[in-house]
Amino acid sequence: MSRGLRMTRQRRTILEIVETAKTHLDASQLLRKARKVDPGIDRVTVYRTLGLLKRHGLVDELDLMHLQGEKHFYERRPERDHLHMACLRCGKIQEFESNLFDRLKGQIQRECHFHIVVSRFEIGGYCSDCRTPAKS
Amino acid sequence: MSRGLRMTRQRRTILEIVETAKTHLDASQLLRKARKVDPGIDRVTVYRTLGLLKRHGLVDELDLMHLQGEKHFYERRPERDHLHMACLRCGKIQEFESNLFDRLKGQIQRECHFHIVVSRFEIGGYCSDCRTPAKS
DNA sequence: TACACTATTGCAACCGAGTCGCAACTAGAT
DNA sequence: ATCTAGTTGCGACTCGGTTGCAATAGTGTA
Repeated sequence: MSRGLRMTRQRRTILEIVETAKTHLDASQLLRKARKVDPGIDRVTVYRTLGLLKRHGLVDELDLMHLQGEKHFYERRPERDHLHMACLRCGKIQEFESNLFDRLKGQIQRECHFHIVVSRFEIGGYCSDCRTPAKS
Repeated sequence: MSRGLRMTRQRRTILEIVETAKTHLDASQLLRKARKVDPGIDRVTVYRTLGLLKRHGLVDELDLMHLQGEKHFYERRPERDHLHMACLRCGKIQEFESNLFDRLKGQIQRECHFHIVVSRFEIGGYCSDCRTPAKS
């Protein structure tokens, strides 16, 4: 982070929290955690910093199938891309890496001449524990 | 649509619009089109009907990488699933079907014992016309 | 180490998508 | 023709996120 960008106390705090988070955090969870370290920090700073980190490819934004309202979740961008499965019954989130996934993205770049910057593959359904087609 | 559900004038209008739409519509575009046919129709009816159609698997909800705010877009659920590519420069949306995509979903169902109900694969990047990595 | 310049912050007001409670209306079965 | 539960429209509301702006604070320079 250079070139006119400043590493402020607030940014350090937010980045640290996202990098070390064990689950997918939304903006308000992130704000709460950040305030434990730096009580004066404001919502807008969290949103602005997340925007910055997104634009620079350091974190990815997830919807997780909007299981819990319209909030967004964040995770540090992983070395190898993965997809997310969200259980519609218990809400559990699983991640999955796959060669087919990597190959599919390769196919898109080649056949569609599309330069992929960010991708999001999210699946809603029933996990192995909750599996039962179930009515709506 | 039976089992306690009623086919009302409003629902017929909304369904008709989604089914015949040539592009991905968001809720307010849909409302505007619906009002040309049935001027008294209300926003909430559109939202409630979209929720119904989603729950019954007749339409799919898309985010299209939140290129244009936080709105959602809708399309009738296709016979064969496809993914969406959104150009970060010109905003064009392309769709793509692929065996690898189908196989990937098959792999997930088998290996993760996850029953897929709905899936969304969206990609942001630069289309063949706009291709140039470009700065943020 | 002090200075200056400008990026960044915090506040408050705002925005837009979507939801809720409720009385009035109506599709569809009897 | 009647009944009634599903549905609509209205208004108020929620909530995630953004904007304008004055005050604050990193960081390069001397």
